[in-house]
Amino acid sequence: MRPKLVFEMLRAAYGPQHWWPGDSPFEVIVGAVLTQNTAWANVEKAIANLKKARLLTPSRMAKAPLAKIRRAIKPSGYYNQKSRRVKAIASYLAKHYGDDLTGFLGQPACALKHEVESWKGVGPETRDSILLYAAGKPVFVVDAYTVRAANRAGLTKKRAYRDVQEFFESSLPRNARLLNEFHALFVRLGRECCAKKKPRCGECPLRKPCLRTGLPR
DNA sequence: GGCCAGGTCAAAG
DNA sequence: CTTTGACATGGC
Repeated sequence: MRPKLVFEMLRAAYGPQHWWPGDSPFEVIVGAVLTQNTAWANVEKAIANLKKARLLTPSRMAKAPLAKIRRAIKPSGYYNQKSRRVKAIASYLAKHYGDDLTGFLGQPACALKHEVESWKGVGPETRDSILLYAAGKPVFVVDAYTVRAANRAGLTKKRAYRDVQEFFESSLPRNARLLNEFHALFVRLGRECCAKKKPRCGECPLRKPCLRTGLPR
C-alpha cells in the first residue's frame, strides 16, 4: 500500500487531529522531551504545573532552580533526567536566541536539525517532532506506533528509524500540514488498535493487512 | 498487580 | 554497529 493511500484511509476514519497542542514553540519543545516514553495525559499535568510556576519561557526556565523544575514535571516521569535536559535546552536557547525563537525556528531545516540533535536528551524522534511541530518543517516523524503499525500492515519490513522514515518520505509531498496530520493519525491508530499485546484489528482502518500479519513485533 | 505510554543514553556484546 | 538496562509516574 502507498503511504498516500494509508494517509487517506486514516484521515477518513479519524478526521483532523489538531496537533500539536501547545501555546508556544517553547512549550512544544519542552513537551516533546517530557512525552518521551510517557503517556500524554501525564505530560499535560506537567505542562500545567510549569505554566502555573511561570516557567515556560527559555529565560525563566534557565534561571529557575532545578528542584523547582523537577517538582513541576514530576507527573511526566523520569523527572531527574528530564528536568536537567529541559533546563539545559532552555539555557541554550536563552543564551543564543533569548525568548523570541522566531529566528531560531526560521533557519533552514538542515541547520535547525543539526542544532537540535546536538542537545542531550533529544534523539531522532524528538528532534523531528521539534522540526515539524515547533518549526513547521516538512519531516515525517517516526515513533514506536508508526514502526509497529507499518510493520504489521506489511508496509515496511525494517524497523530502523531511518528506514521507516525514508519509506514514507520518499513518496509523500514535502508538505508540513500533511506530515503533521499523518504522524498524529499514526499515534491515534496505535492507541486505538495497535496495542502491543492485544491489537484490536476489528476497529483498525487498515484492518485487512493488520489481521494478516497478526501479533506484536 | 502487571502492562504500557507520542524515547534516549551509556555501557556492553 | 546492534542490543540491553536504567530512567519514573499514572491510568487501566
